[in-house]
Order: sequence, then structure tokens, then C-alpha cells
Amino acid sequence: MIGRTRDPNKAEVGDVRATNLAVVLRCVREQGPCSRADIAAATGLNKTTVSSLVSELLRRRLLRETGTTENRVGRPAIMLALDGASSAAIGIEVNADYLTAVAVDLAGRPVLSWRRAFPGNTVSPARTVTAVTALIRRVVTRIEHDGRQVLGLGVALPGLVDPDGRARLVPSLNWRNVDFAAELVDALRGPGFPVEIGNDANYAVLAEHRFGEHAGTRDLVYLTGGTSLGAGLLVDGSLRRGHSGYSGEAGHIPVPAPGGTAPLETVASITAIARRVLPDDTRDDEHLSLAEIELRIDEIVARARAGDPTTLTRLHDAAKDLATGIFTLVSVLDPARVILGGYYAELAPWLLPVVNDLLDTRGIPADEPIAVASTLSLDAPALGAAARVLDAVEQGRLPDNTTPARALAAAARAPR
Amino acid sequence: MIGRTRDPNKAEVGDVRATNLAVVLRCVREQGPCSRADIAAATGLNKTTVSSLVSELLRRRLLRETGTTENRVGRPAIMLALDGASSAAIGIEVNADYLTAVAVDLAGRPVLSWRRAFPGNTVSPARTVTAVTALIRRVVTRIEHDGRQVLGLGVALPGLVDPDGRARLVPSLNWRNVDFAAELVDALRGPGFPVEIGNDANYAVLAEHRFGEHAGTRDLVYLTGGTSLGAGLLVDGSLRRGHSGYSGEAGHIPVPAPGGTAPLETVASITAIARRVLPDDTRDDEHLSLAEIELRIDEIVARARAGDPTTLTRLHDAAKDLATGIFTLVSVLDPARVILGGYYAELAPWLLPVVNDLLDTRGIPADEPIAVASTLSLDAPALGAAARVLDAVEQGRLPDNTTPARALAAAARAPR
DNA sequence: TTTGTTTGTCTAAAACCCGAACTAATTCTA
DNA sequence: TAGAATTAGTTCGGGTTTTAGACAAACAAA
Repeated sequence: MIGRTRDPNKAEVGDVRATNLAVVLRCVREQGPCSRADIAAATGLNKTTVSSLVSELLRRRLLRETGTTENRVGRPAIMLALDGASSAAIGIEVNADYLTAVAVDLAGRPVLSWRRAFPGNTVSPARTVTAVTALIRRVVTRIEHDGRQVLGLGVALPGLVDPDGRARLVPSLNWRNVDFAAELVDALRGPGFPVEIGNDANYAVLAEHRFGEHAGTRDLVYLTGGTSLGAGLLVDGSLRRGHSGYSGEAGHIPVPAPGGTAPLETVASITAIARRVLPDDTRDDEHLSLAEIELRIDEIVARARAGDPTTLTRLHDAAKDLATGIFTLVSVLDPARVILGGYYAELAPWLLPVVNDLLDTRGIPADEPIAVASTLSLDAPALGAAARVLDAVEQGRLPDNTTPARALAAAARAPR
Repeated sequence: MIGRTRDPNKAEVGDVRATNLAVVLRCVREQGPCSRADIAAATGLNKTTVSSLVSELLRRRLLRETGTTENRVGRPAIMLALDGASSAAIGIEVNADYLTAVAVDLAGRPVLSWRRAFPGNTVSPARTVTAVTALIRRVVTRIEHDGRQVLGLGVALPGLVDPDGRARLVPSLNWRNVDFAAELVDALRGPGFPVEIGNDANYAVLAEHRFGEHAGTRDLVYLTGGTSLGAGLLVDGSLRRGHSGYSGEAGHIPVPAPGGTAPLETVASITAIARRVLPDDTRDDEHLSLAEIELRIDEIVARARAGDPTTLTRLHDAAKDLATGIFTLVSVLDPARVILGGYYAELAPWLLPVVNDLLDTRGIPADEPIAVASTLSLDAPALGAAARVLDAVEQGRLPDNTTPARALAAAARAPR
């Protein structure tokens, strides 16, 4: 794949270089530490070419030499690994209760993971921009203090985001048409690295694709949500946002309900499940904070673990509705796995058997269960935002290593 | 995009050429007849490069010069167009009642369109291979007699097809695990052009993407079927088959039904609609031939046109169920259009208003109606199979023009 | 110590794209 | 009607990239 130039997909000779640099990077990540000769064998690239590519990646500090093999016939090989000390990708998540910031190195290893309370739902977008900007600055300072270059930044929002970074609709933050990307870049005064805004479920599925138990699987559906229920869709290895960015609205899938049909999220979203399993709880569940959701999940888990029959029956009923929705998703998309993420993961022990049973009963062929629980924590969206940055690098958009980040900042401001 | 080499996506210098040849081809198709200078302006390629690319495409007889512009300031431009006389792509459809063969030239213009009765459902796979082979031979002979090179061949089957061309399950032909591609290539004794087998709904959506009223739309869902109900999914401009090739099983979507839930195809497939609208008809509808389906469709259309209230009410009820299924598809995939194809197209005048109404009521944002009727005839699958061949050419897999097709045949047999 | 094996680099060649200069063919203008 | 202006397309030299083959380096085994 090339396609780095903006024009209608024309290719230049330089694109070959970018593509092959990315091929080498991916090869080193997938195969672990390996020699130039290994890379040549694995990729089909000529030894000479690999040497040239590797020396450029060494110069750019994306690879490093880790020593030589010993006790082998022939000349010892110089082993290469991703340089985990020279750079970092940043992922941020904004939601109704808190801000999360994570950073990972080029190999995906965690560099930092912060969380602070922030009432995103009771604060204006402008103040949120200020808070997020301050957080980003602290993260960047920390990262650069460690001698790392910032590869890029992704920000996850729990709502609808345009490809150009406008937040079209974020119910839990009471946002509508907030040009978050532009305001953020403005507030950062030319960050000097790429900034992207995205949907939390979409980023989460990218996190699963890179860090999850089924990393590398090219067809995934990731379910998450609180009052709503959204899906991140990974098809053929890429995120699919749909024609208008509305794809994955799994919560709107009609499922049978007493007296006809109801949107899936009214019977099987996290808050809906909580309402069904804990009906004695009379608090208004339309505007539950995440903290309140967590309390309820904990209570459900406690009761279920204790074997409370009412809880188990009600959970089973809710699971059957969720299973119907998942069966629909599988019928349409045929993913390799459907991942129960977010708060669903904590309920997975009681949900998964029902879901996989229904999929099996209805004849979905599978060697192993299709529905699985996410093993990533609630950091998944932020992790995914960072993963997106790493994906970009591994697609050939290498960081600009020639100019210091600060000089770039000025240049970035001019065209705006 | 490059990615022509088999290895893990490595790029060679030659890939740039293939990519840019394809860019020029697409440019000429999309812009209509245009000059080298126009191409350079539209693609961002250098004038020199365009000249070089065009001269190669002229030599390969994929482009031709159509004359010069006049009455313009400056040197007249030599206009270029796709050479519609030098080659053709073949599409075949096999189903329970008949074989269809179409051929189109490089510009997509029809070259031939044949249909012959063939009882695919009562005949062994081996005899079907023989019949299809004979049909292909006649088509190839005719095309080569016209001095055209065969660019490739696609065969549409109404069932599940592996990426490597094995027919896993084709209910209406009583096929299970038939290695159709291999047998066909064998019977053709090295065709000398690429052969691909695919699913009819998948090919049909490709036909819509190239020839349909909304050609060029990159996110489409195409609905078709008889007793079953399948969808072809075009996402981000490419066909999506899912992890195991089972994607688009829209007929399995659970929808509310009296006494719970039912698979969509039991209430809104073509035969289900016929059964609901013409309940006095007592013939077994499980194994309806296409001819019988057509008879029933005609009768429904006649009654509806006459304004028969019972027919209209029943059609409306069926349309509501179909609409529920389509709403689900739209919620999950967010396509630009959902196309009612196959026999649905004939019922579209009564189905579409109900469907679009429901989408609108449930808040799917759309400037224009999302659900539309296919304007392609029942040839869509065969046309799409041919379109697939043209797509491949426009992706840079240009036909091998150096060796005559007959010589290639021998070479192709050797590795097998 | 010699031989064989494996690794990595050097060199020359081929393919490709690009910018600048140049030729070509027409309309415009005085 | 002759020259200027304009647009189209080609020629030429230069730069980038990959590649095959030769070669040097470094080790184990004999």
C-alpha cells in the first residue's frame, strides 16, 4: 500500500520508500527482535534495501540495535528492536466523570497512565478544552523531559465525531457541533504533532486490535456504552465509520420487547441492565454518572457472585436480549470476535455463556466462542487513541525527525 | 495505493508505475475524454510522466486517441478515451433456472448479453461445470473474433463462496463444498485470463457501484434473494465479505413476529412476501423456481397497480417488516444508500415509501431517501462479475499484453 | 589453521518520476 | 498578414529507489 500523497492516489517514487520503511517497522514489531537478514527473508525485500531502510530507521531513532547473536554458525547477527525510549504516542479520553491520559512507546509499552476527576457533563466545551489542553501540556512536558518525541495525539469522545474532528453530538457532555479538534490545536498553539479526535468505541476497537487478547484480528466488533450502546467496527483491519460517521449504532437495533419492539439499548445497555437487575433502585437512570454506574455494576456482580437467584434470572434475561442484538451484528458483519468492552466486561461471566449459546444455537459457525470479554481496562478508548497514532506510523507516516518540535509549532500556526 | 506484490505489502519501484497507470485509466473514465494536460492537472502527475504513462496505455490498447480539440487558444489537445474495442470483461451468473453471460468493454459499455435456460437445481455440479464451460467458450470465441482481448472472467453463484473460489454452500443448486473455480479453470484448460467466483449479491453491489444510478457511492448495501435474503456490502468502496465470508446475511436478522421473533427472510424475503400477499396460493413456496417467483411478482404488481386494497394492505405490512430489517442494517453500517435489487426492484414502488418513512421517523439523517430501487435488470450479478474484472484493471492489474492469450494458456497449466 | 556459513555492505545498473527547457500548433491582435 | 500569446506535448538531465552480484566480516566446526 502506498497512497501517502494527497492527490487522487498518485504514487511517487518516494512513496515506495515510505511504504517499505513501514513494512520494516511492522516486521520488527511482529517478529520481535530480528536481524536485517531476518527482515529481508520475511519481507522479500533485498538485503541491500533492508540495510538502507534500517539505517534510516536507526537514524530516526525508531529502531535500535540490541546486541548480537552468539553461539551460531556464521557471522553473528545484529539484532534490531523497536526503539521504545525515543518517542511516545498520547491518548486522551474525555467523558462525563473524568479525563484519562495514557502514553505508550513505539512498541506499545505503557509510558504513563493518568486519570483525574473532571465533570465533563456540567462544564462548558470551552472549559473542557482548557482542562484537556492543560492535561496534554503536562503529558507532553513529561514525555519530552524523558527525551521522547511525541508521535501524535488522539482524543476519544463518547459521541459522534466528524472525520475532520468536529464533535457533532456528544450527549453525555451536552455537546453539539463543537469544533473540538480546531479549538484544541488552537489552544495548544501549534502542537507540532498530529492531533485527531474520535469516537470512544472506535478507538477502543483499535486498542483491542493492537493490545487486546485477540490482537491482530482483522474483523472485530467492540461493544460499549452506558445509557447508550455503541459498537466500534473493525472490518478488514480498518476502522469503518460509515457514510456519515454513524456506523455502529448497535443500540438502535430493534429487538423484540413486551408489546412489540424496542431499541436494543433500552433493554440491554449497561443502565438498562442495571435497571432490570436492580429494579428496587429508583434513582433516575437517564443521567447516571459513571461513578453511579460503577456502583450498580459492583452491586450486580456481588449479588451474582453470591448466587442470588433473582439477580441471576434477571441477568440471564438481559443477556438474551443482548445476545439477540449481537446475533444481528454477527449476521450482518461476520466478525471474528465480538468483544464485550466497557462495563460489559465486568458482567461478561454471566453474559457470555448466554450470548455464545444463542450464536451457536442459531448456527453461526465458530471453532471458538465468538463473543469474548475485553481484557483491557476502562482505559481502552485512550489506549486506542494512542494505538491510532502508532497505526499511522506503521502505515508510513513517520514522524518528522528533521526539525525540532518547537520549530514545527510556528510553521503549523501560519497556515491556520 | 500500491500493494501489487504478494509479499507482506512490500513495494517495488515498478509498483509506482502500475499505480499511476491505473490512476490515469480511472481519470480518463471519470473525466470522460480528456487530454494529457487535463490528466496532469487532475492527478497532480507531471506532464512528462503522464505522456509516458499514456503512451504505454496506448501501446497496450487500453486508451485510444479520439482526435483533437478545435476553436481554442493554443495548441490543440489530443483527446484520449478508453479503448472500447480492444478488450472485454466477462460476467457469468449461474442460478437454479438459467445461465446468464454478459460482456462489457473497458468503458463498461455492453458487448453482449446472453441468457439460456439451465436447470441448475436438478443437475450435478459436474454437468453445470460442463455447461458453464461451453458457454464461456462461446463467449470467448465471440469476443476474440471481434478482435478483443479477454480481460478476465467472474462467475456469480447464489451462495457462499470462499475467497479461493470454492462454493461452500449453494442451497438453490444443492451444492456443498464444490471447488468450482478449480474445476472451471481445469475444464477451460488454462484460460489465459483471471477467473474468479463470487457471491451474487456481492457482485450485484459492485454492479451498482459501477453501473447503477448511484455509481461511485462508496458505501452501499444491496438486497436481493428469493427464498433467502442476502445483502452485498460495499464499505469504503470495497466489498466486505467478513471473517468467514458470511457477511451480509440480512435474512437472519431477527425481527418481531407474532409470538416473538423471526428471521427477516421468513417474513420479508421475496417468497415470504409472495406468500403473505397471495395467501390463497397454496403451492409449496420452499422450492419455487425463479419462473414461478416471477409469475407471482407479476401477479402482485398487477393487483397493486389495480389498487386492490387487500394486496396493498398486505404489501404494506410486509414492507414494514422489511423496513425494520433495513433500519437495522442502516444503524449498523450507515451506508449512503440501500438498494432494493433482484425481484425487490419490481415491488419497489410499494416498498420504498414505507421503508424510507420508517428510516425518517426513526431519525436517520438523510438529505435524500436512503432506500432506492435498483435500475439494473436481473443481469446485475453477471454485470457485477464483469465490473469486478474492470475494477481489477483499474487497480493496476493490467492485462498481460505482451504474450498472446493462447501462449499464456500453456504457461498457466504448468504450475497447476 | 582451514573451511564453511551467515551477515551485512559496496557497486553498478535499471526503473521511475520530476522540473526545466524546448518544440509545436493554434488563436489573438494590431 | 506577421508577430505575440497561449496551450500541448516531448526531450533531456537529475534525483530517488530497488535490485543482483560481488565482497568483506565474523564466527563455528573440522
